[in-house]
Amino acid sequence: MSHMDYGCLMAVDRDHVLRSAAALLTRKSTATMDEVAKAAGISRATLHRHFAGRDALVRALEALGIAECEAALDAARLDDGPASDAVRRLVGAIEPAAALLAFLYSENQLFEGEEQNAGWTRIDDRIAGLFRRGQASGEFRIDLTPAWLTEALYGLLASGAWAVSEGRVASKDFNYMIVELLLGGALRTAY
Amino acid sequence: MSHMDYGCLMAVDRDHVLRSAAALLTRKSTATMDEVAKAAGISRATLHRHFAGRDALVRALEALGIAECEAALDAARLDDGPASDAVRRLVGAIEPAAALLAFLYSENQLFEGEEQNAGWTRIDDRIAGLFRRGQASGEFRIDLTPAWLTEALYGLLASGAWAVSEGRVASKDFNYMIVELLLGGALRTAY
DNA sequence: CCATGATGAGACAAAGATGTCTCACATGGA
DNA sequence: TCCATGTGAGACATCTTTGTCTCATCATGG
Repeated sequence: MSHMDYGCLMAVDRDHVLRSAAALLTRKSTATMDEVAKAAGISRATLHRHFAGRDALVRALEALGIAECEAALDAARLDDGPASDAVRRLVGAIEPAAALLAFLYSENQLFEGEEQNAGWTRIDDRIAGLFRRGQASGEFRIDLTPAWLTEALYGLLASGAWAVSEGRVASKDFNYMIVELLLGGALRTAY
Repeated sequence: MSHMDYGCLMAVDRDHVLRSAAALLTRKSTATMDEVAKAAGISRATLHRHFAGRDALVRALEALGIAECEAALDAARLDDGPASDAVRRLVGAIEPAAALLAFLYSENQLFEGEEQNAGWTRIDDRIAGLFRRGQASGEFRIDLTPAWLTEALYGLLASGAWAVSEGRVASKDFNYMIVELLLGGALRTAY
């Protein structure tokens, strides 16, 4: 049936286009629709057939980022075991999406008044909940608010993604650097 | 002499325009020249008389950011006393410029191939040098590279500035939150 | 009072991006 | 083979932003 082919084809292509766009916009957030199309190996006309406009594309990327974040949160099993281990699992699970997250994170800064996607609120809550759990169990210090720890995690993920993309940090160290700084800080502690 | 008046007037206005532009672009990085002009309380024509174009404006903002960073670095006396105290002084001194830094930090991400202003390299080196000093003195752990600690400091400053501007973190906590997370991390350590 | 110079308002063209449209082509199934 | 459908190429108008220009106004100092 043509309808089935249509559905499958669109789905596959849409995902491919989306990931190409993410890869490009991550590096050059002001890229043109034409550049996005070329990066995906399609024409601008076809790009417009998949996404009504630039806004629709960015919103689709946001939905993708949210979905990947939720998947990472699920995979990290935030409620299991020590909170610090959950943080390690979370950073590991979220690493593949870090560049996309960095793009969306800085993109969100310029939606001044606009209401942000409710998906982010949910994600924020889950991450903040993890830090709160760690505080309640005595693992984490209580003088740093869960909201700030969440924000700091986003900032470190973005910094890490950028540092890796510019060669200032080795890709293989991404996980370690972020987790160790977030959990342990720069100070050398006496064991 | 008209030349003296001209010079003084231009200098004063230029600084005022620059700071208005920084305040606006910090919140809305895609603001129009017209919006920048209105924010500064001048007309677009006058804005163009001060800065040849948008590029010139951004480059002037970059120069301002670099100058404020260098001033903060000087004021923090990075070579005096324990490195951790120097970090505290640095964050305190750089706080007023944090929002501008956040704007320039994310702005720099989209100059893909372009060579970045040499001033940043110098600043990076001074900050990395501070972390290196802390490592040499045994204060800081040596498994986190100075380059990463520098990058992380930028990321936390940006996150902190954004979190404050969106009301997620109280302005008075900015300094404490950043310094404590950067130095001590989230883990509760036994004293 | 007058002249100089900065300013604001607005017109104007140029450039870039976007969204829409048409048409030719190719591929894959009936 | 024939038809349908997705695609690429490109034309096209539109919109936004930008940079430049002119002209009237206003303030300041001589």
